[in-house]
Amino acid sequence: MIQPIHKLFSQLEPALLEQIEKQGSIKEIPAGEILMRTGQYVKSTMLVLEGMVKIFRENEDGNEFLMYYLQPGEACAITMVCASKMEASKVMAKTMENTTVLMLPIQLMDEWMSKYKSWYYFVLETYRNRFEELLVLIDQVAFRNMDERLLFYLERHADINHSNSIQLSHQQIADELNSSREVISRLLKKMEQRNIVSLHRNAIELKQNAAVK
Amino acid sequence: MIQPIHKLFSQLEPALLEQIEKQGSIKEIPAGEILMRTGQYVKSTMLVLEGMVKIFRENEDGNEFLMYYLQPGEACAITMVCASKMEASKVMAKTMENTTVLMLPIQLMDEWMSKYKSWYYFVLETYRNRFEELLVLIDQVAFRNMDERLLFYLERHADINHSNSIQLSHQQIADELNSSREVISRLLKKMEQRNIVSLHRNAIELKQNAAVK
DNA sequence: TTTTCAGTGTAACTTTTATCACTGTTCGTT
DNA sequence: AACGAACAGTGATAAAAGTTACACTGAAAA
Repeated sequence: MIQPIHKLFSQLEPALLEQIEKQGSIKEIPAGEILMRTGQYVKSTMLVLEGMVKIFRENEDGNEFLMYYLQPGEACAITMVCASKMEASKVMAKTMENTTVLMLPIQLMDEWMSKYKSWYYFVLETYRNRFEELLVLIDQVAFRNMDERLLFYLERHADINHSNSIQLSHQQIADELNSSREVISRLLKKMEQRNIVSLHRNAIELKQNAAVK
Repeated sequence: MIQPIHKLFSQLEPALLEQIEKQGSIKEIPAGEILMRTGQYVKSTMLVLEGMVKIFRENEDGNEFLMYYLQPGEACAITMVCASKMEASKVMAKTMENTTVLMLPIQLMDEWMSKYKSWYYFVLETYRNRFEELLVLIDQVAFRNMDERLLFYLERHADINHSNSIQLSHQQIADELNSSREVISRLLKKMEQRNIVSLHRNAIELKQNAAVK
């Protein structure tokens, strides 16, 4: 069940939480839907209340590249950046499960920055945390081969979902790593031979190695 | 000659500029020196007054990967993130030319956030601008082959230095793109044949195509 | 039950990138 | 002038990744 806002965002001061409850609009999005497109004009930022959101970078050919996950209690730094600059969204956001988000109009965001200290701390923390995630992502694509990137992807997925069973098709994984299905299938087979995973239809079991930190 | 601080950072309010002049310490670093190492404890942030700084991400094998440039009037978002979290630096910074920076202790940074509105706007803008640069960088490594990445690298270098003449060895370019000298040499030869560049010892001339926006 | 189809396995081949080896050139120093 | 060091060019080969093609399987739909 959905957690109350003051539990999810306990770092925010009561007066602000009250404002959020009053001014924010709740939106429920079914699993697998796009809730923000690249190029779409960003009029509001969102706080995730329940479910899970994936943030992607897209190229002109429609390929998508997974950047990071948004969990309950988190906000998306990149859409905040876009919103504050009154720009079109530079990323695409898709729900993984049925998801509830709270939408906040940008003018409120700005107003609250000076009004509520806990809000500006929250925004700064959001920026900082996403920065660190992007650094790790850049390491992956700059320094790692696909086999290592695949393992990183699987471990992150398992970590986020608190489960060593990864319910994704090889095609989905290939898309999010910007690779191809055959490559992922082959690498997974090798990982199975090395006893890192076991493979099933629509599911990959990550065996207890370095998984789920 | 070095520009006065109030010219370089004209968006900052006079009272803050006064504080910066009083509390900041000027540091001059010769060309080609490392002014911040990965893992080094970050006790201060820096504003670039003169010269040029490159920010790199490093891996455990000592390979370096160019993230972005810092020009006069700019600050490094990532060292700000590290500093504010009291963490070791996650990046390495190297001067390209003789460079003058102004060092500001972290406690001042924090204090000024609430005291000077123009400071917090500056910090937020710094975060936002670097975010956008990282997105472009991720596009490059996620979606592009080395030939396109090389052209992007050369154009960015030309742009930053306001010159179509790029004074770098193939080895240096290879290092910063995390590739190898032979690959870069071959790709450059192809680009020369396609009349995109002309090659000289220690210099690459970018011909007038899409270069220097 | 049969059909259909998404998901998977895998061989063959190509392209891209990396590595190794060697050559030649330029430039500064002795 | 001779030497050495850094820089550049290039062929051969290998490794990594992408592409094409096709076969098989299991689960759901008809």
